[in-house]
Parts: sequence; structure tokens; C-alpha cells
Amino acid sequence: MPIVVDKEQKRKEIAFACKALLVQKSIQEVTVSEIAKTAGIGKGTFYEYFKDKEELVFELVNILMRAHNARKEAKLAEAQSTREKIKVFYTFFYSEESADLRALYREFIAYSLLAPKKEFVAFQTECFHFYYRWVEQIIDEGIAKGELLPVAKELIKGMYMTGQGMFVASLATEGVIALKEDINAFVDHIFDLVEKEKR
Amino acid sequence: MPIVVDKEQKRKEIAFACKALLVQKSIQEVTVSEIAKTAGIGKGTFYEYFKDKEELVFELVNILMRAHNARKEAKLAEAQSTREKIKVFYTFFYSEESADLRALYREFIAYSLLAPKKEFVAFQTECFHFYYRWVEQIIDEGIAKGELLPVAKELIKGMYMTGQGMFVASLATEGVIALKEDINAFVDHIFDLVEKEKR
DNA sequence: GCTTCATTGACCGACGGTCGGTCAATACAA
DNA sequence: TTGTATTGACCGACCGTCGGTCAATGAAGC
Repeated sequence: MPIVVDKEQKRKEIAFACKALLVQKSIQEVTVSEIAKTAGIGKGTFYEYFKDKEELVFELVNILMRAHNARKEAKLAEAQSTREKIKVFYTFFYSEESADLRALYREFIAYSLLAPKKEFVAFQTECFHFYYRWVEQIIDEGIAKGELLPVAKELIKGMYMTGQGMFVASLATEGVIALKEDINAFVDHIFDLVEKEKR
Repeated sequence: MPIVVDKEQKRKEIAFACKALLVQKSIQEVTVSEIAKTAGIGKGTFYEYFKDKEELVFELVNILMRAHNARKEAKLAEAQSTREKIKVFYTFFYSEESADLRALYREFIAYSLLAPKKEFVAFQTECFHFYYRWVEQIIDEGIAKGELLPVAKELIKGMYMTGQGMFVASLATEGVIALKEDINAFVDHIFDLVEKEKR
């Protein structure tokens, strides 16, 4: 038998090799030749592992998001109140340590809007359900503990989307959104309304 | 003296001629040759009026959004309660009559994320301020009338962004967001919390 | 040496954008 | 009225770039 490479492994290697390049430049500004050179492979080889440039971004977002989720889980365990936990959830949108992932996620959203591929939509849908369940659990616990009013449960989807909305807006506008401050202020005001002791 | 055309007017004519094409297909799928043919002009002429394809989408969004705002103003005058007025605000995201604008706005957002041009960012920023002031006025009136608690004012930015977030999510996911229902449900739950009589 | 898969970069076609040339409308002098 | 100069609109052939393909080559086991 001839050489058999671990396709999955090599995909990851190529993706990682291009990470800095893709974080720095928009995918449209990067050429496939440039990607291949950066990864130290021929252009044809690139197409053995990826259908196109966008798939490369997708792969990276996938990998980095998994790592991000692990970090998030650790931080959530530390948070005390439900309010704090929800705030931790939103740190993705502004924390320094997720800057790379954010830059790639931005591209990913852009392409999902421009030409939604089945895989992209499936991934985003899965992400939504994953995070939604997570937040739901946190809120449910808060209600069970008597910390929150039951109506809090009804606000989950909206709150979740507020983060997304602010994120997109902060990228498309200038001087309008201060992500960290605006998100946390919103969470605080909502929680002031749904925490039992506050009423 | 030779013919002197009204550049602004012709821009609009070209834009309108391509409206159906651009609503139907993504800008990436449409070639400049195709645009020129549709508008009944030469390719070179297109570049006399637009810097690139994206500017064409921008022009159309501009025109259609103005028309949309006029319709919105009329509808807002009809709405009774503050709650209803806010709901009217969100109709952009799901109403049938704004479907064309929405399709183009989607492309516009995508490009704003992918490669934010100065003009695009300026436009989006201006839009934000314009709409924000509008909503602010509605909420202020609600508070002044004693219909709403003062805290409502603090939620404006967040609520505004929730719409954007749901819109983007509805385009990038499958079977997760039911725009009309989810937006209205969110508005209702928030208003149940900030309307005075409800407490 | 034969088979099988990985790798490659020369090659191709499509597309965005440019540019030199052409045309049509007007002003005006004879 | 006619001829001509001028100007901007208009055009599509052309160019460079880039995404994507494929035939040839390499490498490793049998």
C-alpha cells in the first residue's frame, strides 16, 4: 500500500497554518495560491482537502469554537449568580482571547448571508441549539432557585439574539456600539426586571 | 455642447432596471456583463456610474429604504399603544411588502461584514441614529404618558438590536427563528415588564 | 516493476475593471 | 444654412488576476 494520510489531521494542519493569514486579511483578499504557499503545499493539494476557500474558514471556526466552548464552560462554573453566568456567555463578543475566532466568525456570518451553503446553515443551526440549551439550563436553574421570575424563560431567545445583533452592528457601524458596555447594560436592565428580590 | 445627462438620474435608472435581477440572485452570482445587458448599456458605461457591483446594491438599498421609511411613518401614525408602535417598527424584518428591500439589505450587511467600505459604514451608522431617535421618541412619549416605566428607555438599544440579531439568525439558520412570531413575542414579554398597569 | 494514492504547478476559462476609439449633440463662424 | 470644432456619453475589445482542473510525477508498499 502507498502512503495514506490522515485527511482529517491534514485538514487541521493546513487550517492552522493559515490561521494568522485569515485572521488578518479578509478571505476575499486572500488568494488560494497564497493559502497554499502559506501552508507549504501546492495549490492542487489544497483542493484535495477543501472544496473552496470558504471551507477553510469554516474548518477554523469549527476548531476554534470548540476550544472556546471549553473555556466558556470553565468560566461558567466560576460564576455565582445567574446574571453573572449570562454575562459570561456574552464575553465571546468582546473578550480579547476570542478575538481571532471573532474575526473568522465575522467572515463566516458574511458568507452565510451572501451564499448560504447547506453545511454552513447546518452548523449555525446546531450552534444555536447548543447554546440555547445551555442558556436555557442556566435560566431554569435560576428560576428553580427562586432567583428569577418564570417570565425570564420567555426572554431567552430574544436575549440570545440581542448579542448577535449588537455584534453585527458593531462591525457594520462606527461609534455606535460599545459591545462590552452595551451588552452588560442590557443584561443588567433585563435582570433588574426579572430578578425576584428587585421587584 | 454635447449631451449632458443627469448622472444621478441615470444611476437610479440603471439601479431600477437591475432590481429584479439583484433581488433574485446574489450579487456574487451576477456578473457586470449581465448587469450591463439587463440595464441595456455597455459594460464600460456601467463603470461610468458605479465604482463596482456593490455600489449598485448600495444605491438600491438607499432608494428602497427611503420609500420604506415613508410607509413606516404612515403605519406608525395609525398605531395606538407604544407596544403596537414598536411592533410596527419591526415589520421590516418580515412583512411581505419589504421583501425586496430585505433581500438587498441582506447582501448589504454581508458586504459590510466582509469588506466594510467607508460609505457603507457611514450609511449604516446614519440608519442606526435615524431609527434610534425614532424609537427613542416613541418610548419617551410612552413614558411621558405614564404608559411605561422609565426603565424602558434603557432597553431601547438592546431591543433595537434584537431585531437585527433575529434577522441575521433567520437567514443563517434553518427552522430556528420564526421572525414575526419570535419578534412579537419578545416585544410582548418586554412590554409586560415595563408597562405600568401590568405590574 | 506494478499498483495505488498523494502531490504538484502548468494550464484554462471566467470575470472584474480599463482604455482608446466612436458617436451624437450642440455652438458658432462663415 | 452649412461646415466644423468640441465635448461628454457610450462602448466592447482587451488585460490581468484568480479560482479551479488535470495530466504527469513521486513515493511507498507488495
